Formats: sequence, structure tokens, C-alpha cells
Amino acid sequence: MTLHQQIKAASLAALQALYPEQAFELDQIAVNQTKPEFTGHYTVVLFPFVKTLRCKPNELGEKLGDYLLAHTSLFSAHQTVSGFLNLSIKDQVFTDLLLHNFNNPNFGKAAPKSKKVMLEYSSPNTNKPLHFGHLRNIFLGYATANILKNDGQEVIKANLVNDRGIHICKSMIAWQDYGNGATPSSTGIKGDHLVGDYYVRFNNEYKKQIAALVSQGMDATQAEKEAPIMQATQAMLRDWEKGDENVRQLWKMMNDWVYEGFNNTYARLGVDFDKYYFESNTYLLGKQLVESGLANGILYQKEDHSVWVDLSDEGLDQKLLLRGDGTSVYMTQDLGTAKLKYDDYGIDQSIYVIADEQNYHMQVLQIILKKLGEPCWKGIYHLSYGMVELPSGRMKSREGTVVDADDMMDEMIVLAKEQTEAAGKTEGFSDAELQDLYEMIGMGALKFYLLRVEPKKKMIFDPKESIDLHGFTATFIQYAHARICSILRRENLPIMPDSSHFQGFVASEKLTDAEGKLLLSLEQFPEVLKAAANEYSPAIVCNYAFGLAQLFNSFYDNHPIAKAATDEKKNLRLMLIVMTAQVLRQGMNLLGIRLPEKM
RNA sequence: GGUCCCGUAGCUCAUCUGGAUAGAGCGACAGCCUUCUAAGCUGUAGGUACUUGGUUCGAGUCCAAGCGGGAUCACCA
Repeated sequence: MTLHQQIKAASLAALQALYPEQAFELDQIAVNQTKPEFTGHYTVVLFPFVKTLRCKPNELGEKLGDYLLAHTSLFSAHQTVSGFLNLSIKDQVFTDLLLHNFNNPNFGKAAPKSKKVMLEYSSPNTNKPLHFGHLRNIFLGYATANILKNDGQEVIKANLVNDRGIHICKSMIAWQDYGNGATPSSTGIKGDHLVGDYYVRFNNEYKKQIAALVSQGMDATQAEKEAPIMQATQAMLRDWEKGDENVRQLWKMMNDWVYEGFNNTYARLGVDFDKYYFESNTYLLGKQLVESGLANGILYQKEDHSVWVDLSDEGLDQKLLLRGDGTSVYMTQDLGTAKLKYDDYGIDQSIYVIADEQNYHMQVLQIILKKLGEPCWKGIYHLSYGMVELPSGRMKSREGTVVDADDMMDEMIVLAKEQTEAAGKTEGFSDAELQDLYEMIGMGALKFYLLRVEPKKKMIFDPKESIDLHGFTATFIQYAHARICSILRRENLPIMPDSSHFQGFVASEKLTDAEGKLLLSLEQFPEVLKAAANEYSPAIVCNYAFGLAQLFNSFYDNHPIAKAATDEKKNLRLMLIVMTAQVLRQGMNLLGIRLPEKM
């Protein structure tokens, strides 16, 4: 049990004992961290009780505080200030925590529970490379999966690849018409970028053709339909659906280029997947669901044979599920895939990491599944995040106004190199070690930048301003970690020393304010991770880790560690920084951010 | 127009789910390296939490209305 929980429980028991005629609920008891301007670590708010108990807040505070001190071994002092009972935690509670956990790699890790979730993220289209916006999705998905695993859940990371459709054919047509047989190996261009180039090429040609038709007097919407390149693309899609061998071959070849590129990018990003779904395999699945829904009278059919669902009882509109010609739409596919995931793994929850532009779609998906009586509807959770925009607005790959993911990584690593060199911190590293360090710093900064904001909020990224390596950044946390490792090296201690290094240690000296603050923060790590899991929010971990690193830096500045006044203090502080480093590592590890031992 | 999301320091964000005088980072200004890494630390300036009402002992947080920004409401995905 965390201190926070213990204090709540103890306060409840105390109130119950002091006022046996009253009934109290755990939820009524608000326990907060004490504000820095007051003495104490945790604060019980007394106002909720003064009305029913008809007593003065300060009297209640005194009574409650006295009782807690007498009946628990948690507190050393209490003080009531204008309705708030401030409790000071005994040093021994903190030193016990430290002794038991300073080198515990499982501190903050929850016991396994029987909950199986699938978390779908990334889910790219295969017609263009990944951009900065996708990175938010990917980091968010990967980090959240780790956070849920840490919470004891079984997590299957899935990637639903959108590998078919008209947009894929656009790149194919452009390559066929203008590519002259270019391949990644013949051009030296990464596969996903090469295909993306032809997607842009398609749009350029398309625009030209429309303009030409319009100048001949055709109206714009007509021209959009009749542009020869669009006609050819639609024909290609039909051929694809028919299984035309040449088209399928071209399709497979170009998609393979893209996958090779994506795999390269995923590897650099440090993310992976347990299961891939391909829309070319699953896009027909939903049809069956829709047909049985039609047979059961849950859905209805119009004269043109198109199939619809009526959601007016949910306050929504009608939604098309099958076209008049029997082909499926986006929603149909998603219905099928949702069921497939459930059937494949018997999952309890199905999480979708998808941008907030699809909030409505996800809401409708769930409602339709519910109407169809598919049990998988219950577990659907849309982890919605705000889009990443440029100062000029949304990124449009069609218009080439995107910040490319691969370029971004390169730039971040260059930035890390420049700043490391500028700080004169390259001595004592081999070239390979430096390269690894730049990678850690650059990628760490990028990941942290995208994860530190609450997922729901949209972000604006200005490419002209590079991502900072100071302040609220991964670099700051990495630096704190490197400093700790440096001290341990000088003391000839491993990063994770076992208790034999501290034989015979007894904590008897009073903790300083800074020591207490660090320990208080360390103690909160498990509940922070719990909150991050409950709220699907890596940002909570970012904020916590930064706060902890801040506390450490401040502690470091005014407390000698290796040269502490007594052996006891030295050992205590060494254990304290070992634990701090371990918690920082574990927290950042959940976010996919590595911490160097030297920088 | 309907529905949903957002609005906190010049900028980027927190505020532990309703608690004390709203906190960090960047930027600005002023200090701190013969002592474990100055990518750091300490301090100063910076606020009508979009507005107006309401609920409450207590509201940035909950409710209502309005203002501003965004998303979405396709036989696109």
C-alpha cells in the first residue's frame, strides 16, 4: 500500500474511532501532498467533516492528529493550519522504504492481473512515408502499451496496415507512368519515400490534367472525375479487386518497398508489434457481419440494395455499411476487424490509438457493434490524441508540407551532436559510443517532446524552432541520471549495487529536507504509474520523472554525497541516488527513452 | 446548423479529479564552477485561469449561457 492510501485508511479508521456514531466513507477523505510553505508531507482536508460533526476544523485536526500519532507508526508530528491537518512522515518510514527498495528493479511494477488487451497503433497507409504526426501516434501507442504491461496487464501490440484502396493505386499509377522502372536500389531512395514521391507526383499530374480540362471549358467537378490519370487509377483499383495478376504484382512489389522502409523506421524508433493486420486480408470480413445484421432486421436496405444502420435512437444519423454494389466501406472493414481481434485473442479490451479527427467514427463503430450484438463492443476504447500541426496548419502529404519522420530523427541526432560538442563533453568516448549517445539524446528529446503533453491536446510544432535540450526535456532527466552514474563510478559501485555494499547500515541521523523530498517523491512512483495506466497517459510519467530529476539536481547541489559528513550519511545518500537512478530509468524505459551512464 | 474537444504567465505546458497565497520549462533580468558533470543550481519580474452567472464551507477544476479556436456530421479512408 502506498503512503497515500495508508494515510487515507488510517484517517478513516481514526475518524470512525473518534466518532463511532457517525459513518464515514473513504472517498470523503482528501489527502494531498502538503504545500511547500507548510511543514509536513501529507495533508488531510478537514472541511468535509466539520458540518456533520459540528466542530471547529482546528479542534478536529488536533484530535485526529493526536489519534493518528498515537495509533499508527507513520507520523512524527502534526500541525493543523486553518482547516488542514499537516502530517509529517517519520524518517524511519522513508529509510525503511529506501532499504527495501533502493535496488529493487520491480519497484512500481504491479502484480500480473488477468486482463488481456490489444493496443492498435501506428496503422499506416502504404502510399507515403511516416511523418511527424505519425510519430505522436507511435510513441503514444508504444509507451501506453508498456505502461499497461507494467500495470500487470497482458498487452498485444497490433498494427493494422492500410495497404489497399484508391490512395494506394495513386502511387502505383504514377510509378507505372513516370517511374521508368525506378526502384529503391536503383535510386538509393528508401522504399517508403520512393513510393511517397510517386504519390506526390500523382497529385501534381492530376492537378495539371484538371487545369487542362477546365481551360478547355469543362467544369471543375466534372474535370476531377474525368482526368485521365484518375480514370486510370479507378480502373486499377477495379483490376486489383478482381485479382488482376499484373496489378497485384505491382502492388505487392511497391508495398514491399514500403514495408522495408517502415521496418527500418520502426527499428530506429525502437518500437515493435506483436501482430500485423492487413486490410487487404480483412476488408471483406465486415460484410458477413452486416449481412447477418440485415437478416436479423437490425439493419435495413434501401431500394438500391445499399445497407444502412439507423442510429437515430442514439442521437446520431443513418450510416451506410454496404454500397449498392455490395462493396464495403471503411466502417464495414472496421466492424470486421474489431470482431477478428476479439476472436483471435479473446481480449478483454481493444484499444485504438487514433487521432481525434476520428472520434465520431469510433463512437459509431462501437454503437454498431453493440447493436449487432457483438460482445467485442464493450472492450473498445478509443485512445484519442490531438493532431500535430504546423504553424501554417495541418500537414498535408499531398501538398508535401509534412515534416518527415526520418528527417526529423536525423535532425534531432545532429542537434544532439552539435550541443554535445558545443558543451565540450565528447572526451573519453569512442566514436561508436558518441554515436550511441547522440542517438539516445536526440531520440529521447523527440520522444519526450511528443509524450509530455496530455494526449487529448493538440500540438503545434514549428520546424524553424528546434526541439530544446534544456528544461522540461528528456535531456534533463538523462543528465541527472548520468551524474548519478558518475558518482557511483567514482565510488566503485555498480549501477545497481546489492545490499552487501551497505552491510551493517543503520539509519539513525535525521533526514534533511532535500533527502525527505526525494524519498517522498520516490515513494509515489508506484501510484504515478498506476495513474498513468488508468488514464492511458505517458505524459503523467514525463511530468513525474522531470520532477524527480529536478529534486535530485537540487539535492545534488547542496548535499555532498561521496564526501558526506559521516559514513552513515554517505551510505544513505548513495542508496538514495541508486534508487533515484533506478526509478528514472524505469520510468523512461516505459516511454522508450534510454538513459546514458555518461554524457 | 447538430455533436464533440480545447481556451491557465509573452511562448510551451502542469495543477494529484473540488482544497491552503494557481506551479514548472523556455524567453528576460541578477547571482553560483580551485568541492561528486554548469545540458545544472539559486533568486527576481511575469496571472482578472476567455466572459458572465450558478452550485459549494471552498471552483482553473462541476453546471448553464455566451465568446474565440479546432474536429466531425460522405456510397473517402
